[in-house]
Amino acid sequence: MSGPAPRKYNPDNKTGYEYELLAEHLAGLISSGEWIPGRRMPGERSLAEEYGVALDTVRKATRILRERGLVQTLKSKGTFVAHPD
Amino acid sequence: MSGPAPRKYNPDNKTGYEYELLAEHLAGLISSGEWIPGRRMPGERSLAEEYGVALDTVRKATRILRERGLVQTLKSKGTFVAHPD
Amino acid sequence: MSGPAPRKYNPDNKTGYEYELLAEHLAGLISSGEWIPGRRMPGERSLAEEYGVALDTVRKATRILRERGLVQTLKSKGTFVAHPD
Amino acid sequence: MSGPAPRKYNPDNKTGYEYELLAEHLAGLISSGEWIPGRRMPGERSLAEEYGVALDTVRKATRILRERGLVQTLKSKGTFVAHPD
DNA sequence: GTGGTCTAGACCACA
DNA sequence: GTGGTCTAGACCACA
Repeated sequence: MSGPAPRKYNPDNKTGYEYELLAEHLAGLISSGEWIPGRRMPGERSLAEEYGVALDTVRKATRILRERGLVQTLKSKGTFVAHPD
Repeated sequence: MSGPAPRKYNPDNKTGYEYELLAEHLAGLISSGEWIPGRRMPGERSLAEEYGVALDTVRKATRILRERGLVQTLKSKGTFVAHPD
Repeated sequence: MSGPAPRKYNPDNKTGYEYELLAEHLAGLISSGEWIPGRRMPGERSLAEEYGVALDTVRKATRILRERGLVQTLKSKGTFVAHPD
Repeated sequence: MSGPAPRKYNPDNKTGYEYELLAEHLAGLISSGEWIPGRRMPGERSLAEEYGVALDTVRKATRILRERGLVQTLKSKGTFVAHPD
């Protein structure tokens, strides 16, 4: 019943807005190379379900990543991990 | 061969386009009083999943109901069963 | 900065939905006489490719023109510029 | 300028209806294992362009394959190479 | 070879 | 968390 805590997004462990935490988490997936440049992120509904958050939270997190230049959104196509400069 | 016939939307039993059949089916729910005036219909995504059709098919069926004055759509709120004249 | 401005449909210069802009653009071709009454419009696929939009967007634009009475669609034949009243 | 003729669908070398020849050709791709079971065939427009034939020819050829049980068509999804019995 | 239906699924504005 | 727009592309009926 003990054992390693699952390596997992856990908003309860932190302070701050949930969308910022989610943005951090996703930024981590990118900077760690788990999501490689050019890869399409899961859709907003998938992410909302996967992380148990509202759609709006996912959208705000995505916006942060976009403003940081970490991802690029192509309308109706998806949001893609940006290629580093 | 006995037993209750499934009370179910069955596009295979009819001719015509699926969105028309779905529209008929939903119109039936309204005219039978199963869906009462003012009630919000299930969301498009729910209906698509429930009836096993694509979103667009649900949308076309809804459009027919709207054109017949059976429902009224409020953007960002949902589609509601209209009150009879 | 000099030179002829490209005579071209440019959705980026305007606001509103693409299918409305495309409808305006095509209505312009009709009202300017570039497309004369009776003429068949290019097929939906051609228009989609020419303007770089999806088929559905072309279809919605065509529907608008049809509802305004500017064109008439004959199934399996094409969409034709209407004769003015 | 001589040399091997390209291994290629060539309707001119045969007699019979073009859609039958195309059906034979495609059946060959299946029986030779070039198209494996479960694989989706190219869309009808791709095939028409690739083989330089009319859409209707592709559709008639596909119908033959379907009647022979070599392929299965799922509406709006595509035509798939059938799994052998 | 056209317009139509249909699938699947993306992001967006708005509440 | 809804309806809307939009992409991409499949097969189908009809002429």
